Amino acid sequence: MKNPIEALNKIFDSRIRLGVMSILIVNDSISFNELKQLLELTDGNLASHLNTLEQAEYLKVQKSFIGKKTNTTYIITELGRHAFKAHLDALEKMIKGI
Amino acid sequence: MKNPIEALNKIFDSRIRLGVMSILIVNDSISFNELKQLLELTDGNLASHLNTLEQAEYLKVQKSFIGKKTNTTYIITELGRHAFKAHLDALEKMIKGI
DNA sequence: TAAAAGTACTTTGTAATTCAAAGTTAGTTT
DNA sequence: AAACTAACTTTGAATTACAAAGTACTTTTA
Repeated sequence: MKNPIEALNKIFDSRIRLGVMSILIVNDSISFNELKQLLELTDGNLASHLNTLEQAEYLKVQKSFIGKKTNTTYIITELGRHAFKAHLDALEKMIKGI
Repeated sequence: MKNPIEALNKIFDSRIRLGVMSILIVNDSISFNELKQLLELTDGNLASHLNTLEQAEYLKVQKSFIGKKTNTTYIITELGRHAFKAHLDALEKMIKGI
C-alpha cells in the first residue's frame, strides 16, 4: 500500500477553502458578500482565504457594478476545477482504500 | 441555502488525522509502525495526531507483545466511526450542494 | 557484555496557519 | 457633512503542526 494522504491537496485542508470551492464549482460566479453570509465569516478571514485561492490560480476575481454599487465576484478557473476534482478523487480513493 | 461548512468536523481538517481514520475504518487494528511507514511521518508528529484522536475518543490504544517486542495498535471506536461517517456525509452534501 | 538498534513515546522550540478586530480606500446614500 | 456599504489590508494573538532531540525500556548484534 502507498501513502494515502500524499495525493491530497494542502490548499484544501482548510474547511473554508473547501467550502468556497464547492460553492464555486456549481455556481458560475458568486459575490464576496454572498460568500461572507453563506460561510458566516468576517471580511478579513474570507478575503485572506480567497487570496490564497487566487494565488494558487484556482479562482479569478471579476469586478463589476450592480447599478452604482461595486460588486466583486469570484469564478473558478480550469486549474481550480481540476485541482478540486483531483483532491476529491484522492479523498475517495483514500476512504475506499483503493 | 445554509452554511455548508458548519457540519464538517474540525478534527478532520487535518489530512493526517483523516488518513489515520480512513485506514482504521477498514482495518481492525493497525500498529504505530505501520502507520508511521504508511503515512511517512516522524514519531512525534504521528504520536501527537494519534493523541488528538484518542482524546476525542475516536480511537483506542491496545498494547501487546509480538514475541518479545512491544506492539502498540490502534482501534477505531464506535464514536470515531460515527464521527468519521458524519464528516464524510457532510462533505458529500457540501460538494453536491444538497 | 558492551554497543547498537528498535518501539513508542515526550519534550522543546520554531514555523506556519488561522482568525478577529481594527484600519483603509473609495464610492453612495441621507 | 455624516453615515453607510463593499472590499479589502494590516496587525496581533492564539492555535496548530512539525522536526529534532531526548527518554525508557527491551532486544539483538559484535
